[in-house]
Amino acid sequence: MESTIAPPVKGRPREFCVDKALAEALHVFWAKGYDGASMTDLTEAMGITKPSLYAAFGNKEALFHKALDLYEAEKLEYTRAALQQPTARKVAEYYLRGGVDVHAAEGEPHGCMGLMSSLACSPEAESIKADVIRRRASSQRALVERFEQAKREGDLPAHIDAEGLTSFLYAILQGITVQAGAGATRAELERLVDTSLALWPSK
Amino acid sequence: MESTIAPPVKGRPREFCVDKALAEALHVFWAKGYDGASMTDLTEAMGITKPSLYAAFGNKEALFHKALDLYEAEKLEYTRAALQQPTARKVAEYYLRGGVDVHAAEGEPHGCMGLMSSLACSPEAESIKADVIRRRASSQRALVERFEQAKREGDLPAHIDAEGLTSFLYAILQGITVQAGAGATRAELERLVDTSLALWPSK
DNA sequence: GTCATTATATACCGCCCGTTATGGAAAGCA
DNA sequence: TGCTTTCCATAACGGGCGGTATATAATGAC
Repeated sequence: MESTIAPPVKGRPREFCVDKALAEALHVFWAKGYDGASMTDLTEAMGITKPSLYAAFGNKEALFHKALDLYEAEKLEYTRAALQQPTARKVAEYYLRGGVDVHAAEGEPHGCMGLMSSLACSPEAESIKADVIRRRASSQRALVERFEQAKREGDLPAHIDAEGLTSFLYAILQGITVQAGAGATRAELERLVDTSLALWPSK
Repeated sequence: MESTIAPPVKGRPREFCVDKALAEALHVFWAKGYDGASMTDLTEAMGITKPSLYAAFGNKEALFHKALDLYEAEKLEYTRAALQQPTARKVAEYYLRGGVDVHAAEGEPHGCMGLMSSLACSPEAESIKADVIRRRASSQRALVERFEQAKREGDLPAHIDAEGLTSFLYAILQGITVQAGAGATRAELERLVDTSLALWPSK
């Protein structure tokens, strides 16, 4: 999964690895949010200077979008795996337990990078918020379709509102990331997940 | 409910109403979050100058704490009324419908002021985050006790985990405020509430 | 009228923000 | 050896931040 296609042969070679620098930037954005992450925070974590950052990534906003791509590809991969679970209940369980694993992991920032960066953002970060909302809507659409399929396949009662159930599942996931960011322990989050699954509709 | 006890008789009289200015500050903090609200935003909305603000409220942080007091007293009053509902289900319904009413009201900022100000905050705003978390924990404790009471009174099954159920209810409420802030319509939020209540445990 | 006290208005402080201009260093090519 | 190209390092830019010093205006007390 190399992002560089053809290495430029002319000129002074780059002295840092773009992918590693982006991974460091991801951690900073994840821990502090878009507005909270300063260029100094980013360059220090990435181990490069500001002109190098601008030459390699464009600007702070472009860097964030690339970091968000990486976040979705690496950290939110479980949301795609969840959709392939055999029943709606298992989809939900995969979603919630995956959410706890990722957003309350030891050695990583607690909370959701997208939510942190989009909930309260400065006027110049409106495009960040719009990007996060667009990606979230896309993910929710896939979940609605998965629950419609579950209704056709009979593992979800026919009277269930697939969109309402998707909003519901997403709300719990958002609550998990909020409470994780506020310092909730893993055990507390697992009790929340267990309670949620105990209430999940069954045929 | 006058906050001024004894009006100072000496010196030049104040030319603005402290309570009205605080209400305006509340709206700014609510719409933009603590970090996102600049002193210029605040003074312009309050109709006063910076020295007047500092003389009357101390500094930005003290102003926020007072605005949060007002927010809890006026906007979150429904959470106290909810605890007095006769059954656990009605407590939950009051909580969720009240949350939609307050956090997706027309003419007011959408989303939760506390959550916006505490989820992603700068290092100097850590005390803000700690205050919000402390208040939230206090509110959750009351909810746990209310659900324990419901178990004793028999309108909640005995096997229910009151703390898990409280985290669960709070997660949905947090999801409501997040989705309201992201632009969800009132109808969408009401479907989320209806779905949540349909799954609520019954005796 | 004079004084002490409090509020207002203007201008300013040092600091950090995201971004960029400038000059030199390291590579391939001729 | 130039020449071009690309990258690195330093330092600076204009602007906004939270907070404040200074001077003036408006009141009650005497």
